[in-house]
Amino acid sequence: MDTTKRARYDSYEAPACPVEASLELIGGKGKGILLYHLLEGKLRFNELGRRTGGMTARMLTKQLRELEFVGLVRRDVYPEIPPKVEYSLTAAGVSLTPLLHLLKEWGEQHAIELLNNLKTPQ
Amino acid sequence: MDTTKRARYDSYEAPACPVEASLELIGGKGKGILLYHLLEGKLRFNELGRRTGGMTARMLTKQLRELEFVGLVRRDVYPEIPPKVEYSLTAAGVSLTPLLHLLKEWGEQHAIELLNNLKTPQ
DNA sequence: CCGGATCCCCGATGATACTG
DNA sequence: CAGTATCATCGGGGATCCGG
Repeated sequence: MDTTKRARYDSYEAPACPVEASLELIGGKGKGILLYHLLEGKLRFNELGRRTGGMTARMLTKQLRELEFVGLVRRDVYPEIPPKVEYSLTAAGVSLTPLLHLLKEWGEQHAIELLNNLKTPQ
Repeated sequence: MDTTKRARYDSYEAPACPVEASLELIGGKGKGILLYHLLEGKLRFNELGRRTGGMTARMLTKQLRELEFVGLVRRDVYPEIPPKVEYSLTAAGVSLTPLLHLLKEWGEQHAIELLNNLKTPQ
């Protein structure tokens, strides 16, 4: 069974608000970086791991499986020794391009600063 | 103390990736809808509650406090009987306008459909 | 009207070890 | 290389009741 993929979407009610629906799909932990790096093209599992720094293999697998399950990411397995698995964006995933760029831009211009100022409040 | 506001930001390490930083700020449960409705202008607590449907008062308070704490939302209290509290966007909050509209657009065009197709897979 | 305080459960996540 | 299995933890979030 593919309960691993479904996991967090079992007995799940889609939000009526489109803004929430979008955030539901791309807002998971680490999904932002993963999608952003996949804009470059196909990437292998460990390569994605390297680019996301502190993500454990377990989390990496989980987030990628969820992205695959909702239809934003494609997973291609090459039955070789050693194994080779490539991840890439589906058409729906590619349609995220402007959104991901805007998220990056706003992050650079506002988010990073807002988060850093939390340490020295008032 | 304002530990209530800080809560989820205590012992918190800001993400290096700007995309993740943005999602960290606006990706919380219900934050998307809240920010989106606040684009219209000042709104009172119960009015926000009505617009967000299934959100409990507790969650509403929590999310609004976090948005206030990071500097995206301003909270104005009018010491009256009965109490009156108005929420509005700060300058940083207003700077989210294009991002929120894009999130809504992508949600309408892709996210809603992707989420609905999860019920009838394969 | 706008919350605060408490109790409590369960899923999300980390650490670690193992495998085809 | 690309994961899986298992254990343990921890905090998010619902339910409920209380207060100015």
